[in-house]
Amino acid sequence: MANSPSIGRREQEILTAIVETFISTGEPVGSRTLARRNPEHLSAATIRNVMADLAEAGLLEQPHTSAGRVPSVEGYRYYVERLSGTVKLAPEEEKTIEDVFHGTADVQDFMERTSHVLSLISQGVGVAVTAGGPKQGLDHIHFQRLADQKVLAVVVTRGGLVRDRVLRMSCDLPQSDLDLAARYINENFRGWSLEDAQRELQSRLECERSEYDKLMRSVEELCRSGALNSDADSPDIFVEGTANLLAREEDRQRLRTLLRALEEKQRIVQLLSAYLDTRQEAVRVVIGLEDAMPDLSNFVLIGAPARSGQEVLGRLAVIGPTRMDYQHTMSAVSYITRLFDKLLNDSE
Amino acid sequence: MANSPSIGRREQEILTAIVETFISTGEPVGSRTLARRNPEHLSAATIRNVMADLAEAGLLEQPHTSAGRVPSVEGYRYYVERLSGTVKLAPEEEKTIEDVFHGTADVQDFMERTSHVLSLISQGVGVAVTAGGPKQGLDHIHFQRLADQKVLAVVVTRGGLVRDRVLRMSCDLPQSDLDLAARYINENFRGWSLEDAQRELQSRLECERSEYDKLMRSVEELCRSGALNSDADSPDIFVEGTANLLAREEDRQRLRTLLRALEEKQRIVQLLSAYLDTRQEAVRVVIGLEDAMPDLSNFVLIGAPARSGQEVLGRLAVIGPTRMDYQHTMSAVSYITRLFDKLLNDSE
DNA sequence: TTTAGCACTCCAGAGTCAACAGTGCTAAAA
DNA sequence: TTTTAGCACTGTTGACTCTGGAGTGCTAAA
Repeated sequence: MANSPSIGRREQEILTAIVETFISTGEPVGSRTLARRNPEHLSAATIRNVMADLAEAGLLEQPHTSAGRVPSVEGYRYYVERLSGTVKLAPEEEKTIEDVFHGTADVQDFMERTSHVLSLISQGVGVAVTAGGPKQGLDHIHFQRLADQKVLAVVVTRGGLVRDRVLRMSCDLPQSDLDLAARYINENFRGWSLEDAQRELQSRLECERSEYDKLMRSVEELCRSGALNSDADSPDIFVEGTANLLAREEDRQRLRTLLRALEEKQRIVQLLSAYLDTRQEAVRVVIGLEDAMPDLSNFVLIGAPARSGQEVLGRLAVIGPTRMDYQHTMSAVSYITRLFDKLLNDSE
Repeated sequence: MANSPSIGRREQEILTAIVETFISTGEPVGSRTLARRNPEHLSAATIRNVMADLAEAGLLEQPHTSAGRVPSVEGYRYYVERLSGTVKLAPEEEKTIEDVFHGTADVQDFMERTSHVLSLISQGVGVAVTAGGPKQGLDHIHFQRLADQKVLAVVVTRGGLVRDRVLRMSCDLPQSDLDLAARYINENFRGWSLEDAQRELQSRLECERSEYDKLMRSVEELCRSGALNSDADSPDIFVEGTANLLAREEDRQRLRTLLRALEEKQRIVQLLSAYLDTRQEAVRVVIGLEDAMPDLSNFVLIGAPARSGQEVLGRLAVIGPTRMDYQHTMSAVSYITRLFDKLLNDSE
């Protein structure tokens, strides 16, 4: 803020104290209350003066004249900024989390457990998505004939994501043709992104249209039925902990819009990719989601991308009310991302 | 109820009227209000008498002395029972539903859309699960080596359910061995239930322990890693429409327990299989879930199994407050089950 | 058997009031 | 110059009261 110069050490401490008491009690906090539980013994009057300054700087708000102060959105931001250095978790909690992830075999599984853990240890909703999307590198594909004109396509990406999809074909192909087609794709496009593979395949098919052989016809048919599609609906999305929202006293209407938003999987993906982009390393805290989603103002996102080496394989976050334990949630998110990296490097 | 003999035609009509006005208004309904909107012109006094009878029979309740009447759980049951004959849906609504299911390729997909549709057209939560479980008949299995000691197993059941799972092996097998193992299992156990297949395999392995060849060793290793396991966590579970719950005025605490229950996927499966058993044909309405889940008393389940021919491939239901549009929801559930049967028979 | 009338009950909302927590300001103390 | 004590002022909250209205149950008449 422009007024930040006026914020000295004492102001910071008082702001922190206010935010923390407000988070734990939920009531506007007054100078007297603060004076009582304050380490340095400042009188209520002094605190009042500081509070007036902070309010003027836009970091605090006052519900009405004779009430205590409540942190403003800016106030939360300032608080969190000052916090972000200190990140650690109680060892026994680290242990608990680690136990939950014991035996995790693949990314989907990991993400599912992530949303669960996050919902347990935070006051918000645990959200986790796999990266999905057309940018994924192809590891390998397999086709299996299920019934007349129905084929199961199983696509495995480099990152270890598995996606299966039942294709409805316009003609019936025997298993032997499917195997050949799969082999062709695997041999030629291993490591390509799904997007590129599909495009290249398309153009090859067009070029050589004259000299079609049976193999290429199968491949074309499979592509047309969407074997390589990995469009919008494809990422896996895990949401858990919606019940947490009802614990706190909150506006019903707002909770409802949040719940509704969480049910539109599209929007979750948007939200997470909007705020947790690829380059960013650490845990990110976004206070007030109104930029990306106007109806989710006054909610908070604490999240990070899950990467194995350089590649982003998913994103995880907690979405909750402004009144939540930032410190703790940030630590947990951070710890889980580290765990992710570790578990996935161990096993590949 | 024991008192049913005292319930004549007029009583029934008045009960129905009370239930319906209460569902739409949410307020206890009094004799005067009812008298005004009643087709046959009965006076408030007459209605009062009938209401007293119904209350005595346990079908109505009175929040307090000078308030109107509210249907009791028994009252709802009676109301629904009388209703169950008439089931039809507006043609344009049938159309809408059908559109949503357009292009559905597999059971999982169908169930996902089901939960979505149900959440849209009801005032409750749309829930759908695939049948899963160890009883499923095996159609075919495929193994794919992913990395050192990591194998992807894809299992397709008779009903068209696809389940993939990454196995962590204790030794590394080349793809060729995996293919042989898959072929062995497919040739020997096609049509068997997963449970039986696993058991039989187990015993064969034990018998012939002496004359182990490479093939059987692979098979054993795969089985041990859980290739055929299809235990508790395996069914797919789709829940949507939790936001609907917040629309109605309801006790926060109760909503919370419901939300929490819906997040424990175990319990959803239990709930649905408890009430929607295999033999039962039609839509089932359970008013008051307290038998199976004490904490979900006062909620209602309206659901049905989804079958293709004789086999049950999934279950679908709406879970919501007692105050909901029974008629409509029942029709929708019924329509979707018919659609399921149709779509899945078309395509196999 | 149905209806009109009446006394009675209880709730919901409006209004009043006092206690209370908190503020801002001023003047004194450090 | 900074901190603190004191004091007047303000808005909220909960308790209390009161009143109108909706609804009931009962009785007596149609």
